[in-house]
Amino acid sequence: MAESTGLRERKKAATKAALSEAALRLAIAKEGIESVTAEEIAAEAGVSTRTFHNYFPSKEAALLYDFHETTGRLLADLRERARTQPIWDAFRDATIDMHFDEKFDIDDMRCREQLIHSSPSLIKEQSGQFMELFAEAIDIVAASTGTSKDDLYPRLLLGAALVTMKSSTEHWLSDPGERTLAEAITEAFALFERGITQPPPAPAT
Amino acid sequence: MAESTGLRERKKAATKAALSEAALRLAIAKEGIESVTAEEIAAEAGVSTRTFHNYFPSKEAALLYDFHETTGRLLADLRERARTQPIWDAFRDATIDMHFDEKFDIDDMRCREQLIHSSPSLIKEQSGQFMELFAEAIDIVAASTGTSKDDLYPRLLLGAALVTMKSSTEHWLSDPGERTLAEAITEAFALFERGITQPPPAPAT
DNA sequence: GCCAAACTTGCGTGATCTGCAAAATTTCAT
DNA sequence: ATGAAATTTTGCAGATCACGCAAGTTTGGC
Repeated sequence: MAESTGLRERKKAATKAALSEAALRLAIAKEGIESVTAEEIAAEAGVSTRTFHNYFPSKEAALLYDFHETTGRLLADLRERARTQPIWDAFRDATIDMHFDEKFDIDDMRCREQLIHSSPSLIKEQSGQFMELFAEAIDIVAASTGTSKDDLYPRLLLGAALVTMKSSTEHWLSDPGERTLAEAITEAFALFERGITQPPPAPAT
Repeated sequence: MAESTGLRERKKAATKAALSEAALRLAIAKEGIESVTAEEIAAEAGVSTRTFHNYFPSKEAALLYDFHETTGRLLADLRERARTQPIWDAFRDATIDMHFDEKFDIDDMRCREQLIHSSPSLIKEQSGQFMELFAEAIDIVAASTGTSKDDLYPRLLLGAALVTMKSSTEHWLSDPGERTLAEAITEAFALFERGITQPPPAPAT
């Protein structure tokens, strides 16, 4: 079983989560990841500085751990869905099925979002992770649309999908309003189906 | 005059360019920016290490100097065009008018492209610069479409435009084929006008 | 209980990036 | 041309980062 195979696995996972949480907690407390050191994060989680770097290459990566995990699962889900669905629908449904809103604490995510958007190093780390996702997903998209990964079309389609994923989630997070996250995602993906360039959006948002 | 106002200005610009070129040359020679140090770049350009860091915060930024300059000019151009054109057309035309193909050496750009795509730190730096561009352009897009910068629509539109800009240029660079860069850009922007999600591209690429 | 495998830790190293103040250079007014 | 003012270059020191290495510690299977 890949599940709780042993004490060892569980301990490692716990340490990794503890480090990530410690990073977030300290970054919030000090109002910015730049004023937090790897040493502090390690201390907060009760391990040595060296061990911190065994788990994460940087404090930025530690803070974005959940995000990275989630996109990893998204990718696996997408691979499955692409076998039976048009790729655009697969992307939309996979994005909805991540259930960001249920899986994570909304306030934590808001804090994280704010930290990211006010830190160049976190912006770089996050967009770097998106590019990684792009590189991993391009084969799926190319195969699904019957094109080559070197063609223009799959790149544009995938780029649009990733932008939609990121924007809709961020938008919903900044103002949940009346809608559920799933509705916001659905609306965002629909905007591309009607042609993003032509009409201004019907009412307002 | 902002033009050649004095010896001082020109010397600074020359130093900056020399540092950027030195970074590219060394990165090509050593097959990767990671095996080049800031110290080496400074030496190659004939200044001290400290001076290098007066001009660029990192070797990655030095290597991407041209790119950063170009997007800066694009932004100014876009601001102008948005006054008289629909934003999507403004983006397309501004992208074409950057004249990447005339302004820079094709082989240099290919090398740079390859260096970027095989270096995590360069990918992060570049995508970070794109996010910076996003932040600076979102107001223009929102104003131009009569929406708020917090709405979903301008973010998706801008994201699509940036993806198109990046993808079309990269795609043309990797295989100039029969087309000009302007034609490749035009084709890419047109794909969104027809609705990127629905039809596979007509023939192949 | 014991051993091999895996994990943690401390140490050392090379590199990054920044602040600060002294030295060198350029500009400008006279 | 000359000297004062402004600006740039430079060296140095310091904080941090990120990683290799080797010794110590813990875990899991038998």
